[in-house]
Amino acid sequence: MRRLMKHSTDPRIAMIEAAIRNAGGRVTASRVRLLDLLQSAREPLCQTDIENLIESEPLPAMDRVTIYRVLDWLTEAGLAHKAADGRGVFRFTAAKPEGQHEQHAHLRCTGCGGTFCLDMAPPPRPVLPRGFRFGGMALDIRGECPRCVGAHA
Amino acid sequence: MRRLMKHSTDPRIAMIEAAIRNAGGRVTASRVRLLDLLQSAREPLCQTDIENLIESEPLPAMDRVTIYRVLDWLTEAGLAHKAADGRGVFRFTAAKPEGQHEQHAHLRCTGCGGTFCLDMAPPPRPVLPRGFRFGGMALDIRGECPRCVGAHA
DNA sequence: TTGCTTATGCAATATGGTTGCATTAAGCGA
DNA sequence: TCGCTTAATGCAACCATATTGCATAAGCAA
Repeated sequence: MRRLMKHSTDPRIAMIEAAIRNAGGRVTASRVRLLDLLQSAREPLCQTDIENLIESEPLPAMDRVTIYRVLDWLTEAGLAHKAADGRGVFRFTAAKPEGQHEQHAHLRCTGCGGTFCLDMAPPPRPVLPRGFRFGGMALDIRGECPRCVGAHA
Repeated sequence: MRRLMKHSTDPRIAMIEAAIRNAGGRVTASRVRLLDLLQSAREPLCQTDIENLIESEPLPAMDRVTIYRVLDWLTEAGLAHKAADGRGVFRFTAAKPEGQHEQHAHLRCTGCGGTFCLDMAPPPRPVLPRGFRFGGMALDIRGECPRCVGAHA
């Protein structure tokens, strides 16, 4: 008997499946799992973070390359965002449902490398020189988190 | 006969030498050369860019690792800034003389990967949550440059 | 000029990102 | 439900960039 990838009963997962299908891709366990992971994450995750998380789960393992390609696909499909952090590694975040262009600021701690999301009014959309097309923006703020400030006090 | 590293007569180079000495480091040909290079550059350079530039000059070659370490030292000493670009590679810029925190915006083209400096009023300095220390900020804007916009029209 | 200490070159390694190819499975139509 | 087509996955390389260890060379203070 062959098992077919059918719709989940969990509404949260069903949403994810719909999003993937809607993006024109096949609904696979890997994609659902990773998008779910990204949506549940509190902060942007890099591939290594994700590998570790996957490995720590009781579910079947996933190959490095598969994770890489799924992340790539999610990004391409607009379901996730990919951006290099201050350390030069790519971090991924789940895309917000709609419109909400990720116009919020991140503070990156120069001490521990951690990323913190700030609640602040997004800067106004810039006026670009003629010919340029706007794609999105991110305000990157450097500084130190309370823990690191305290560490070398 | 041993040659001593003496002061340059070129005022530009003399300034660089002074800055290095002032930062508590030894004045070496490598450091002077790289800082000079960064100061003359119109845009942030990555290590590979720098290696190529160095190689194309008639002056003696420099080892990759030396370049790496000099850049590292310049950054540490506050004479240069290091930041990861959208592709995840580190790019270096000469630090501005004083105070002028690099509060200007960059547009990174998602097509060709090029970086363009924008002339726009820097966003106001953010109010950070209690305990955080502000270190600097950069507004990163994504989009496409005229050439790339035209390419897939 | 000497000698202590820092900086450099060379070799090697680590880490993250990427591609090619054979195999597996999603999902469509019968 | 079955078979088929095509997309997705796993595995094994490979590449680029970043980084470290150690012996040698060079800055510069005495």
